[in-house]
Amino acid sequence: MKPAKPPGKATLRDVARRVGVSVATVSNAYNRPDQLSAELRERVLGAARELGYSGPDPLARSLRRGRAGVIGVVYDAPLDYAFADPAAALFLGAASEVLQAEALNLLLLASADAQPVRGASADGFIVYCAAEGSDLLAAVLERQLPTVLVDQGQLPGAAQVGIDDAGGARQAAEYLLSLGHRHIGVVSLELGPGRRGGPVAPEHEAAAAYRTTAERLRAYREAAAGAGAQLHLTETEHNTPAEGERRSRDLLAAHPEITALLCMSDVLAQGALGAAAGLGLRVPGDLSVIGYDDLPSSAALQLDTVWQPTAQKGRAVARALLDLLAGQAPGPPLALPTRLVKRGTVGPPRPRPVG
Amino acid sequence: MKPAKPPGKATLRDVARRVGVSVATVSNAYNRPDQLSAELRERVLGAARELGYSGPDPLARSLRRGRAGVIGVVYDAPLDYAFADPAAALFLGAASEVLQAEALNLLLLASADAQPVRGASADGFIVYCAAEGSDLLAAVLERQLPTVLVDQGQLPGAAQVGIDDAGGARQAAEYLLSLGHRHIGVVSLELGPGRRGGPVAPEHEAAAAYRTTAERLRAYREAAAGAGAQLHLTETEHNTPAEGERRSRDLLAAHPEITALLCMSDVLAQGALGAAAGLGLRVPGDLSVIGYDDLPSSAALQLDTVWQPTAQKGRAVARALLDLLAGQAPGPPLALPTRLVKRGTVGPPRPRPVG
DNA sequence: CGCGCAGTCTGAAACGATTCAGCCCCGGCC
DNA sequence: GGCCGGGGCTGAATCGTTTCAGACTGCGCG
Repeated sequence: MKPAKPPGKATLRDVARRVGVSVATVSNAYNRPDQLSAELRERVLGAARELGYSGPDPLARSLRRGRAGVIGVVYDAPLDYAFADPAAALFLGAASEVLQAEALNLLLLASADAQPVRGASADGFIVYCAAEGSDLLAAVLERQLPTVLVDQGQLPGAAQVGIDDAGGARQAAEYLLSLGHRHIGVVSLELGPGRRGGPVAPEHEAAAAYRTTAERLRAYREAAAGAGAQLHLTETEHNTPAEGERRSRDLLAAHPEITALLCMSDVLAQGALGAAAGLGLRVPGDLSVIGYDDLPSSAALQLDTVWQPTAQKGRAVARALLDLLAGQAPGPPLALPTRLVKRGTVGPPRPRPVG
Repeated sequence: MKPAKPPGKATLRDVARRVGVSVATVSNAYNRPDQLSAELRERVLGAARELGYSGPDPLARSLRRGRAGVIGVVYDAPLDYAFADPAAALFLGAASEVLQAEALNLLLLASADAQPVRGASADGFIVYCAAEGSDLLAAVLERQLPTVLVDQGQLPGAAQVGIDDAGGARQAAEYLLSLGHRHIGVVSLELGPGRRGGPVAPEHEAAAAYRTTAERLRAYREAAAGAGAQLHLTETEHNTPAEGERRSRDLLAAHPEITALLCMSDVLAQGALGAAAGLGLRVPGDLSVIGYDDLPSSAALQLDTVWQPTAQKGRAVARALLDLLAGQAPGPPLALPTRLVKRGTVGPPRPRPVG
């Protein structure tokens, strides 16, 4: 007699033994009910219940089937920063919805460390945010799994989905310029993974490793140069209202001549609005503020901003990934359109003090 | 001669063959470098590189080791709602940080459907939000894996971490009552998984399946009853500022006698503030507003609220899970303290119109 | 009566790794 | 010289499934 029931979890084999059938049959009871008689199936399921067997082990199943049912979401920063941005939640929600329909779930790989990426049991990756040339990105590519890059530079072997970052940024800048603003503050997202914050040295600006930031900044610069306007740049350490407020305040203190703030996200713009209120500046009378993203909550704030199809982007990313998973070669990069949204936080510059 | 290299991914065995060593040695090259000579290890790694072998398959490794390196996060609703609440992001960020130190990553299981939970390769679960008695919860328990319930009723076999929901709610209500408010609007989180929104029938209120909502509501009721005040209840469909605004507006329209709004989250309170602004009501002159959670962004809004240790809760949950994983029995439920935070959105009720 | 087929069920080979118990060889020590 | 110990490597079992190729039974049909 075997040494009773070791409380180690029951397996397919235990159930098979108990019922007196082969493991194949038990497996079929779960996966292909039409392969055995209803009566036997009931007996199998009953025995499973008695043994406390809760169905085939997902890990073993995944190994055998060669499919983990998991998509890794790669993010450069800790989770709390990752989701401080409602746009990220919106994006992931949309992507996840499409993927769940194919029984794929999202595994959060939110860390600058590459190890989690190396060890993750995943069928593919969504790279939401990773600096160009980073270890993290390299680790993802090494895995040689279906990968889609979001708002990122193109890379061999991976699909790419993004928005017209530069176009949107240009529209925002040109809008301010067209109203006559010539001293414009730029509240920038992070330029690269090493956190700094505050004023930006030119060589640091040139080395911007986050593609979205770099693109938008470049477009701002080009537009400003075309109109002979001056840009005053500050970098935030993370994309939160508090950071936006703090950096805006500092920037306005350092450059009182600024009449408008060009913010790289609505979250930052929200902070800018807070800074304005704190300084007793009227918007848009004393200070114009424009954002980027067009979050759902921005409408209530009357925030002028650049709309981007966040949810659509999520779905597009998911579909691109499904295509890769189905064996298709990566399609051409997809760049979704952006659009300027005018509401109530942008106006002409305040008249210059007579001097 | 074997049929060349089939482009199917290389395995440990391929590398072993190539170098002319056993698979055990190749495995050791990756996992226990001290078990072989440095020279051989280099040869192995070199061969791996040539073959495009990117290290041991995580799935197979997990199966063999009996550890997936994954914690499932169970959430009742689609992802975008899940993260609309910054508190969720904060909580998950804190939990994840602790778990990542043990090489555990979070798998998002955000769906009312139980299937993803059944099929997830995970070492344990964090149940962030699931209605009492739901299929989802049952599916989690069936897996018989280490599980910690967050802000949820106690269940056999699972650890439990939460906050003093009722206590916080009582403090908030009593604060309003102490100032003399007698007609108070309650902007409630969802009562249960079936979305409704708007006014709440008593039997629906009694059947509230989300524990947090039920507890807070009960505490509000008790406090109000004690003071002879009247509560006007409205349910939101999800925890977003927009919903908070909409439901607040409706509630104020239906009950103009209301002088204060008791919101079950800061996110909803933010919407309430928006509604007040939209209706031209001064806060706290015409309307007092109090929230729950004390989000980082609430300080800037001067929002009175009930603070809860969100990050600490995340860490406590992670640690509880690690303890279970280490084989310990679930400890007693942990209830973290809450605290009333007074800022600037609560004041005495406006004088009643003479009449 | 014999053939073929549908319906059920089984055996055994994967899936891709980890790990334990040896085995071999060489050097040091008594 | 014999013995012991340890470094370096291998063989083979194992993790828990899925699935393919049968095998067996009984039945309808020609």
